[in-house]
Amino acid sequence: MSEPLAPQYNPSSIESGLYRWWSERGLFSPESHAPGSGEPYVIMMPPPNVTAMLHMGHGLNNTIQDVLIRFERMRGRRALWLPGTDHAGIATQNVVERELAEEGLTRFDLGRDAFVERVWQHVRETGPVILEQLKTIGSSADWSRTYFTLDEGLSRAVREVFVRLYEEGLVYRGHYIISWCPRCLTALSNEEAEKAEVDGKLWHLRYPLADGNGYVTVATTRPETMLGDTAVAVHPDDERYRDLIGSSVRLPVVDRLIPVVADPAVDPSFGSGAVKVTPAHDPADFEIGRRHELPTVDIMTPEARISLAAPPRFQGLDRYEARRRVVAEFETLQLLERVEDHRHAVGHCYRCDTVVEPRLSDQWFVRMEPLARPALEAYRNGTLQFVPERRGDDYVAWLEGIRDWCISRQLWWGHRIPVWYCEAPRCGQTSVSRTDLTSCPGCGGPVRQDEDVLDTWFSSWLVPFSSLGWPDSTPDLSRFYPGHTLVSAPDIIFFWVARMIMSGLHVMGEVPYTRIYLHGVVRDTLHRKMSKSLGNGIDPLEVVERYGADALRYSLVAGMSVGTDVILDPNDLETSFAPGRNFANKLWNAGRFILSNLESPPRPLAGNDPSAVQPDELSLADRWIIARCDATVREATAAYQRFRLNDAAGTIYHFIWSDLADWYIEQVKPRLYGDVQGGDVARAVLAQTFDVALRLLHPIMPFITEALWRRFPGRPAEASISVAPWPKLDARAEAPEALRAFGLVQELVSAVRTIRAEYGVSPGQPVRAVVSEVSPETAAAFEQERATILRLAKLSELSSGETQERIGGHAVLSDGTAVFVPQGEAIDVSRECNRLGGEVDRLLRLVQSQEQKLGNAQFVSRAPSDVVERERQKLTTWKEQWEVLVKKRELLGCS
RNA sequence: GGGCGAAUAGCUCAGCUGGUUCAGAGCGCCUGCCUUACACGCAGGAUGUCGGGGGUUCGAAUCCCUCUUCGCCCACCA
Repeated sequence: MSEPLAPQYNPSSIESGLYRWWSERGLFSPESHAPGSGEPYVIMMPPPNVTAMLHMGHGLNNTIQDVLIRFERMRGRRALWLPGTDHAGIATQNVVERELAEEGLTRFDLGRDAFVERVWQHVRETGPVILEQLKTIGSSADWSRTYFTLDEGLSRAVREVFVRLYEEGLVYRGHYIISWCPRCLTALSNEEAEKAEVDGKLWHLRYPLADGNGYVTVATTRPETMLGDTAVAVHPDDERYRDLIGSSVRLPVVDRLIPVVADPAVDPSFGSGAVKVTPAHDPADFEIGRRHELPTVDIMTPEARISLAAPPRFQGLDRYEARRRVVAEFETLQLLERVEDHRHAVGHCYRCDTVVEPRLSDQWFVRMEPLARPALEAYRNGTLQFVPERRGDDYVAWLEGIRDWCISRQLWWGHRIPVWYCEAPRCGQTSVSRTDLTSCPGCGGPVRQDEDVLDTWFSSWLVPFSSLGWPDSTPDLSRFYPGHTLVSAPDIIFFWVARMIMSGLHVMGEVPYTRIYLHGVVRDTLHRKMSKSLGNGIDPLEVVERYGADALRYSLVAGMSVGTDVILDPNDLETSFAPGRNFANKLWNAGRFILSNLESPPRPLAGNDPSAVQPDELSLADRWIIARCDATVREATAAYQRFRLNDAAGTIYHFIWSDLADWYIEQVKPRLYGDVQGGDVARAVLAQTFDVALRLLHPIMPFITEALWRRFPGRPAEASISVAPWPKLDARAEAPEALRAFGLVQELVSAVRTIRAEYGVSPGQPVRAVVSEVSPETAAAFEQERATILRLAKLSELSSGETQERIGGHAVLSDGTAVFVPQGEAIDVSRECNRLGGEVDRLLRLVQSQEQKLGNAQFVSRAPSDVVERERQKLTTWKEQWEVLVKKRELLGCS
């Protein structure tokens, strides 16, 4: 710890070492510090996919969680941030299938067991990668509790919940139209079929009436489905078609007679008012088909090629090729009435973006309405709070319109559905079981397990309790359920967040968390979501390498306000991340300066210790920085609590850079160098305020704050800032006075500096300053900080009162104090007159508008009296300032 | 089609309960400085019809209406 600190902060030289030190000491475990004390505070990390590589979305999401968990940990809560990885059924299976494809193999070549083994092999390699990456950005999760959604324990939870829901009648097997991905060859839930607007066409097709008297026109966006049409439907009240109801039309191309049925689901105002009915390929048509007992003709294979149910010349064609051929035949038959452009929403597989195909099949579903009701109630009665609030609207809308959840997937990678079918011919019993079955519980005959696996989200929706040991009653479960805050990107509200609430309420009887913080999405400067396919991503690890993890975190946090997106420029890392790096460097150097002046522990700033600094030893500057520090504690703490992390970052940044570094450190230098008295007091104040600043900043920039904090003299070697107590408020009675008084000192110094710059006085050249119209309080402040003023404004002399000199720079401070910096004959008087003239005009305008306002009887009578009083004060101040400058102009002889 | 949000300096964004933060910050830009913590720095400076229009109010960047433009979510008008 005693080696000298380099003048330039080098994050890579300290970050990994500090992280290792934290982990070795187990600081991220809720058991690690102050055992038994503090209420628990629990965040469930959204488990990244096992195959994932860290991207900015992870970076943002995990930085926010880490800030919150570190904040609460320092505030004395028993903080548990529980990490895990998700087996990510479709995604992971796709990755391994792609690997196989490169070897010229498919999963079917390997067979189920060998394929699953192959996926495990892959997952064992890639699984730890993302977690290691999360560590490099400083994530203080409790890695000793890391779970995997396919772990034995979590699998048991999955099975228990499936069986329970089945027993409660909430899990059922059904024959319905579901969204099917023809590339992944599996069913998808409604949420997994993402609607995207596409420019399509609307084909108007003529179906000839069976009696030869004309035709009826139907419109479709998917003409190929006509191969499976089994009816034409019209609205029962539609006059145009009344006579056709009950008759038949001849389905062209297929040459089949199909009935015209009347169904209220048809909208008579759309298109021709007649609609083709394809029960096997459209959910609405399926319902119509049901009501009219229409046959279903499934014309598509799982790969979305035309099946044997269609005429031979179409069989085996891809759906889009079949579409072209069907349209061509209609054209040839002169039955294609017209084609129009039609923009509409089409479902796309959320994993591979393939257009999904509505498909009729047997799947397992969860009945959602009974689960949604309590979840809705928990929001309405205020138990759940969304940040930002408006996200609650989405939640409500989704729950209110909830549809049953298709949970079976035709995949091999995942939790096998715990259902066995008896193969005995006369039994055929379906058994749902917590334990694997080898024979039929009904007849003892042979059984066959359902081939399908469960939706990945069926395991992740249980994580808030399954990761804590449920269904066993473990100490962790009783201690850490329910949790507190859930931090998520908005895109998984329905996949994950809302479903966890439902499972938590249903299984545990309590919501898994009460605050849901939904942050924004990381986008590029064109506001496009960062993605691999667009190639507009920024690699967080590259940022860590070049700027440090703290700079990455700072930029993400500071660039984001509650619920808004984070815009980063992939082509210009400097603009986004240099501020964080610069700030880290500033902090590092302030730390270097302060620590180098603290060879031994400083005197305590307060308390009963006889060596403690007494109040009357504090200078105005000391009292000022202590007051500023206190305000910063107050503001930063409030900001963290309100999830306003950018405010917290900004407040602390300003305190460290503008107050502590720019003013206090500069003020304190002569005292430290022994030129004036009070060095030990300055050291005490520096140590105290810097320590507080480091602790306030630690949640956002954990590495550099730890590195500096550990180096304080007298700090025990094992102490870590990550479990240091959060700074307490320490309000001093004189705070407002100190803020005002030192503020005027700052104004005076700035005024002189401005005049110096205005007149090109070289930096080394001392000048004199004369102040007049000084109130006794201001004079006292200037007197107390005379040395500071002389030094920082580079004055050879500061006097007050009138002077014979007239030529020079003039200014007026906010309290009306006049400042004069004599410039001899060298300067251009007309220029100064001009400058002052501008100021005088500005003030005059202010005064006039203010007089008007106060002259307004309405204002005086209607505005609250304190506001009126404040406005009067303003007028007085501006008038004073104006008068001072007018007098100056007269003295200068301005025209 | 339904719902929600945003528009403030060249860029990215603060501005929370209408009035002492009221027009701000950072980056960028201009000027001068290698001042013994830091040039990833110091000091000083310029830049705005607060998207347009209307309204409420003593008072509007802030509340209401409307228009424009851009997002996001939801949706079985085939």
